[in-house]
Amino acid sequence: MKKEPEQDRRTLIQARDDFVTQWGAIGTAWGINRTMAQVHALLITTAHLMSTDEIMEDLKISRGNAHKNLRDLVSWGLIRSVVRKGERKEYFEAEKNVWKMFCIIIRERRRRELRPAMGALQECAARTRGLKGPAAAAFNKQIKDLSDFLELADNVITKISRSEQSKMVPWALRFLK
Amino acid sequence: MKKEPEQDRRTLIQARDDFVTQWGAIGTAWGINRTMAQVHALLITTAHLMSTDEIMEDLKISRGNAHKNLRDLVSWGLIRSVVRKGERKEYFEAEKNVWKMFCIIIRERRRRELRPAMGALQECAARTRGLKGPAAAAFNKQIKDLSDFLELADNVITKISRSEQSKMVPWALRFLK
DNA sequence: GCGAAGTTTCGGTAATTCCTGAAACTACAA
DNA sequence: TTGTAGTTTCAGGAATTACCGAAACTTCGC
Repeated sequence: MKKEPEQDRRTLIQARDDFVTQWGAIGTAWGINRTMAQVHALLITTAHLMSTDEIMEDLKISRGNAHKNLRDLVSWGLIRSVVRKGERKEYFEAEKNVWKMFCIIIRERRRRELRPAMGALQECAARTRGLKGPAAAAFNKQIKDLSDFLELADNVITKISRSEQSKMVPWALRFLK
Repeated sequence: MKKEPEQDRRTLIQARDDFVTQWGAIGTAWGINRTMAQVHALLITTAHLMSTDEIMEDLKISRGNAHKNLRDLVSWGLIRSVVRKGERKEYFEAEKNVWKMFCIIIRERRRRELRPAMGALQECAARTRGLKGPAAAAFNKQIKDLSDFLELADNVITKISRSEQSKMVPWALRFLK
């Protein structure tokens, strides 16, 4: 196998490092823990499986921190843990397909953020249904509008997250025309 | 004007209070400052204009806090400040139409979160374009995939946020079938 | 059982974000 | 110009969230 030029190798390492940093910053802006985003960035740009120790080393973070964020990523379904035959060490690999990543993220956010909000709103709407007076009617309508909208959004997200990339992407392109 | 029964009035006040609290919690889950979400909740469920003092009073928060969050909401475009003729006090009112609220939010998040991310990714892709070796090629492709996807999402969001509710909602309903 | 390799938990601390209260500032009317 | 009603800024404290490091725990081979 031909060795790639030293110069390119260094540029690549540098670029990947920058990507990890950037993705961390982006995550922060999106309300995601910086370390979690960085671990994710690391894993989606690495061909080989990575162990906890390797990740700690690369990002210069503690074992506890690495552990927690790896668990969180697993619970989101964005990475998987793999055990190689005959080895006790745990390794990790990321889902790299961007469409799948997207589906996982919207599905999880729906479950964790949208559904609880819908529940709260519905309860609130129920409690004020049938109250007399214009103020009550206006309040109830506003809550119901919100609630209905979230329900519609919920259904759309569910449908999208179950669709195939091969259907949705061309479809989106058509939509844009 | 017929006075609504006392009982109903109390239920309404209670429900609105709960809604404000809930919306604050929901906001927190969505990475939004609790107070900001509460102020917003208050304003979308109030018929009349509200002054800073009234908001401070209702939410039991300091002037500085009320001020900052009102400014932030204005900068998002989710509320407007209104000055009544002949009065120096500033009043606030919220955009109450749910579809418009939604459009404002996605448009702003696009501007504040999506675009910077796209910029960072594009730069990263540009720096590794043309590097030799399989590792570099894989890295570049992964970044490009991400970047392309965000671009598509960006365009879709832009298009949606410019659409009329009367077109998009029926359209969404059809999509769900 | 014992030791080695690895994973998980957790108390304390650091960093960040949010909030208060008061002072500074602005605009206007008398 | 001075007083009044209102808005804005900001230093410091409170609350929350993230992180480290080490100890406790688990698993497995010998």
